[in-house]
Amino acid sequence: MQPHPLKLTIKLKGDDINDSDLHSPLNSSKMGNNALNDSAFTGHLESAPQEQIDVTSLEEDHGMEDGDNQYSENAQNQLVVYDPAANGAGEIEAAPYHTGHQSLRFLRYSTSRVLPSVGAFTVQCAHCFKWRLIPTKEKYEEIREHIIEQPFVCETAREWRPEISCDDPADIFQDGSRLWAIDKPNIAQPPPGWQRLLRIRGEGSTKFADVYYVAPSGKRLRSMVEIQKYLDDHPDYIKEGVSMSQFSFQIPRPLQENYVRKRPARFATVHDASRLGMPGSLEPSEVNPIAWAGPDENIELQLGGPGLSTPYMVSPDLKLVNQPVKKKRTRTPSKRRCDGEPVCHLRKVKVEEPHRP
DNA sequence: GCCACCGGTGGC
DNA sequence: GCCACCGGTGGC
Repeated sequence: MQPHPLKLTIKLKGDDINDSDLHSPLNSSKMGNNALNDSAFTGHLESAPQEQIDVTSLEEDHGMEDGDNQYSENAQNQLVVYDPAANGAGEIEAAPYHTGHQSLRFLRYSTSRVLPSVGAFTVQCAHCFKWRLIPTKEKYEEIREHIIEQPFVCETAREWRPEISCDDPADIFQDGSRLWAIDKPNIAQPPPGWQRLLRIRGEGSTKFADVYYVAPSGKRLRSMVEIQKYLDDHPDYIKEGVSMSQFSFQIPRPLQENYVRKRPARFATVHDASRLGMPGSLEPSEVNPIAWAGPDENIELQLGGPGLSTPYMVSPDLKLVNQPVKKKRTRTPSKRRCDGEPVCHLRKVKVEEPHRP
């Protein structure tokens, strides 16, 4: 039995995606790789007025049929992530996966680079395997928290769609116009007043996404270490019942394998092998210098092929999203951490969002 | 390969 | 000056 994957979908500039997208592995065998028998979900954003538009466009533009669900035979949770700059204003309005303040900033960020954002949350029915859009992030988190013990079924959606049943067509299909990512099941809902933020990184990054927690005070926390320290420093939260078990920094995994750049082999590994006299080990000088010196540029060349002929995995919109990101940073070597010394600090982040009772 | 963590820079 | 984002390390 595989671990319990949940899926996310990321739509990056769907209007630029060409017909080859329809041959994406997303449509075929990959869907069967996640062997689970519970339900899955998809999340939609906090406001979802464009839901019908999305679904319609998916069905009309790509001609997806219910038969595609056969590939999603296992219970999964999914989020759909959109490129906010590539979609209409309505979708941008609908895209505040984060707080309003943050999403606005997010959108403003887009002149030089546009990051994908979570466009929708979806969950798969454990009975009919159709994907159902979840109206809010909060509802999605609620379902995700107990997805293993309480599989999602279409009838669950009657809470917000009273007539829904397995007889209705799926809300969304896993086609090539979106990136889908596998979310993790049974992640606790954030404590009241806290926000769990998922930030999708640009394609070609070494990591797919980051999770942050925003405390009611507005402080943004990036790791369990920071959470622990914050709670230690603010014992009132503990008194209110906040505990470490309510936090998880697990991130979804992109279904598109090449979305995340592979990390080159580490020098220490080769070096150690060589030092230990292991047969077949390489001297550093024998290693492809591409892997050492400039992973960014060289891999970018491989990813950044010509636009329309580019296969789905490296569709032109992804290039658009990521090329600016690839800009080499000029760091002062002396300032870089290179001695392995442990480092730890908390950042102060101002968030203007008012508390939610 | 994946995960956890966090330093540091570019952009605001 | 701040901080969101990405890069990269170490551990497993």
